[in-house]
Amino acid sequence: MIAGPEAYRLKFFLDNGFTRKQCKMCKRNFWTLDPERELCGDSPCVPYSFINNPPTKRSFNIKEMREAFLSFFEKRGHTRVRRYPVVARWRDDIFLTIASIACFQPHVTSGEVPPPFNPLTISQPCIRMNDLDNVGKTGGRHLTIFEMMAHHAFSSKENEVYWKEDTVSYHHEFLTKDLGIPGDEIAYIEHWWEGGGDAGPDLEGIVRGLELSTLVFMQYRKINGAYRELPLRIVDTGYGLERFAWISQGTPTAFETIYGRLFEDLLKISGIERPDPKVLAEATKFAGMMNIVDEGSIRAARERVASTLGMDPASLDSQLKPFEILMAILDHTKTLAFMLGDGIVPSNVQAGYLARLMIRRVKRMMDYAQISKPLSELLAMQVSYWGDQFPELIENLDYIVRVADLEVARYTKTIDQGKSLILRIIKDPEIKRRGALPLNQLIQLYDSHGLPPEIVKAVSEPHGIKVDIPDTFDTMVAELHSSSQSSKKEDEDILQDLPPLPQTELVYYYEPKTKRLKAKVLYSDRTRVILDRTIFYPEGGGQLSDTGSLTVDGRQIRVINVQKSRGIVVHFVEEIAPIKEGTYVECLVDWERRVALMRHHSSTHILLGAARRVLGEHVWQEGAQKSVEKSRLDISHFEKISPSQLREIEVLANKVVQECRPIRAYFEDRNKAEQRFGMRLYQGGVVQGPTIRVVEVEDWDAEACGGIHCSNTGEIGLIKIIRSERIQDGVERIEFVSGEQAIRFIHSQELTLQEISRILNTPAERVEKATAKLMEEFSTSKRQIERLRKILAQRVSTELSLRSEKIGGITLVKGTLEDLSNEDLIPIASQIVERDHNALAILVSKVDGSVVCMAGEGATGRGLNAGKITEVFTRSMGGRGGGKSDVGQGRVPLETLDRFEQSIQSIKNIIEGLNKNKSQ
RNA sequence: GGGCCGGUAGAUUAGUGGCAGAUCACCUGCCUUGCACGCAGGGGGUCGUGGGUUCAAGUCCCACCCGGUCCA
Repeated sequence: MIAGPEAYRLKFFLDNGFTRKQCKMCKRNFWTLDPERELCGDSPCVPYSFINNPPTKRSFNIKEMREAFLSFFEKRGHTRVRRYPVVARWRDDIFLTIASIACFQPHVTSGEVPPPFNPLTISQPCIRMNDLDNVGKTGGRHLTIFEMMAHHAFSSKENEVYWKEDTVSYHHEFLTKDLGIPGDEIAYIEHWWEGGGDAGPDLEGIVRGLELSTLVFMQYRKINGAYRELPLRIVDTGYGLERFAWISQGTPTAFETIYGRLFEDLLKISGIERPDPKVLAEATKFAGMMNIVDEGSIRAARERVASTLGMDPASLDSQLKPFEILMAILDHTKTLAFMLGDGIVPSNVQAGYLARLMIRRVKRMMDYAQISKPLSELLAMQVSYWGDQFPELIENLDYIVRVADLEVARYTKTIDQGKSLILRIIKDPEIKRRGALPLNQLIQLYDSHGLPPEIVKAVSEPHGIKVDIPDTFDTMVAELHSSSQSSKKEDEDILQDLPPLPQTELVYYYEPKTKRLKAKVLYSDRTRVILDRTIFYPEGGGQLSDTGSLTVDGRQIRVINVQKSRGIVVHFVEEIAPIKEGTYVECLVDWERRVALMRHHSSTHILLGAARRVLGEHVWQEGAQKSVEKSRLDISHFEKISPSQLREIEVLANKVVQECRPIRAYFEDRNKAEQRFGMRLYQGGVVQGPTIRVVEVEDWDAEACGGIHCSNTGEIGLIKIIRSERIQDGVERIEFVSGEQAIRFIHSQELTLQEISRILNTPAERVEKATAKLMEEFSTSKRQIERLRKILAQRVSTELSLRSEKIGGITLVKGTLEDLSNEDLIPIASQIVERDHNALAILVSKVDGSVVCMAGEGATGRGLNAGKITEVFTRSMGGRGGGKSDVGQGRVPLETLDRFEQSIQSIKNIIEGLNKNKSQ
């Protein structure tokens, strides 16, 4: 959809002498004060003209520009809002905050929740990974992390705040009055915006070739290709802070403006030389004109710059390339400082994976630029550079440094191991013969072992193995994964075939201690009962449902499961004859179960608070499950929780239990709760609605949670951690038990110990020592046995050899052995054939009937096959066996041992047959 | 959330269902007054765990544990 021209024909434009024009190059329509203007003013139609020539009345650094913007809007009735984290934990559709409006999606933009202030202004750090490859190559047009300054207004029919006119008027006033940009230099391009399912017309503010801002008027929701009016009309603006500061300074690239002294420091550290500013300025101008950034367009731009400057393209490239890498490093390290600073734990899934991707990418770049300083040090430099504007980064510096070091170590290890893997693979004779690495190997090395093809190439080619990297490599990897896509289970609708019913009154929320309740039946079939109100807690938030009974006319019906959907609670019961509507029943909750569940649930909150205090602020709940017997809490953390940390968490949690802190559960306005407790509220995941239920353990933890809790931590009694495990990279699981279950657990531990102590015949306190000694003895005994076996083998083999029989050139050594089993026979047979290469040894154990047959080199040389012989022999004894030419093993039933000599005779026949064939 | 790869001696690892090996490190002796490369000998393994198939499993099947890695 494209809006008609009336969508952009603003009174503001008409009153102030703007005219609407169409760009001669790109054919887009735009509004301008300059009647002579023919081009829209955006690149690539027009090259950058602000470099060394800023249009503003003075230069602003990042901090000054941000302040100028926010205070401008503050003075005009907007409330300044603190920035949100760069990790979008309140969203389940995106991992990172990609725009200022993302902070208010989906609840505010859908109209469900009012905005915290209206109108508001914010400068929101945003991270976008989609332009990664372009960062550094376009002089600063592409950044992974940037701040989106914005003013937002949310208007509804009842509450009109402001719309297009005021938005553009504010924009124009800010640019012209506060920044001093001449009005006739600002162009407004008409454009249509769509994002995240929302859509609307927008105007792009362009100055001297640079798009500075986007003024979006969100008013449609796109559903199945059709546009429907949104309940709200939302002013969604985005002013690129970095671009504003850049244009005001007119530096050759945006990076000088953004990073100031940090830029100089990194130049020094890397020893990379700054290209001639003229060259740089020229390169940036042309980079700005590239529509699509790829190898081809970069090369073309380079060639043009080179010819403009009268330079050789190759030397221009060698001057610019390291510098571009440096700029990308600046960008990526800032991104990482924010990602880690906001508590992302690197991992192999979700947002954590993006952090890992960044770390590995920037590490490769640092290697290229030969920066020997650790990554963590560059991050620390970023933190100190941005610290005055983002003090929370300084607070989390320890974590940032620690995790960066850890991740780099992991990466280095992966690469090192990978290199030796490559060397092993290319030793393969088939690959050696072809002199090239097959493509599937290359893909597998990347997919399974994380080895980028460039590294494979660099390692293989010195060994004469060619590696072809196809252009479509990334696509091929992607295809590997596309085959089996998500198999999301559709939730069954528990309300299927039901008549429309009112929402159930949730009595358990305000009377959590009520065990009995009279309620009216609104609906019933053979397995489902719906009441007007209930004290049964339905499954949700990781807490299992209550069970219990419903009593009707003295008849008790078991409630086996309770679920909630669209505000209606469904009691699943053992099959019954449906109860008549309007009948009153008495609900009775299985109280023991409920108490166990409550204790476990409250414990989860307490443990989370304890884990956060022991391990750090990056700890978030990744999942939880509370059952009657035990519970588990999954938290984000970057390494295995050590036993001592685990104990510390346990001690701290139990301290909270002993302190008998009140646990309060209450409904609260979403914005108020967020202001009071921050994003920490959303531990359990995305929560819907304008009011949320807050569960607060006094001065310890507060979470948005729908579960039922103890009213006091003391009711839990005891929290005992059972174990912890790593369920995936970056996520640790803590299993624990509370209350009665905790006592039971300790009892069972005790019983185990008592049992061990009984078996070892040692007092419990000395079990440790006794076990260690036992293991020691076990180990020496094993060695002893091996030694004795050798001696035994020596003796027995000699003995048996004395009774050997010569058949042709073969020495047949046979025997049934008492008290010896398979493991003993092997060395004996081995001895025999070692001593006499023409020997064939057949040994049978009288203990377990196992058969070992070995043939010496000479014997096999004559065509004797120990495996075959074993097969024949064991078969004739009624057993089974087989093997290779030099060794065979098998087993025969003990009852048939008296047929031994008989069976040996058939072996003799084979040997003789062999000789006959030979002599013929 | 969906895949893929791997787990064998302290480290790096080989191993067709049939006697668990190599290299480095370690120990002892010799040689050489020593500088990753001298020689000989030696110690060190619950083959991740638990089931199953089999006369026989490091090897095949299943489940679990641990590690790595890619994608969304």
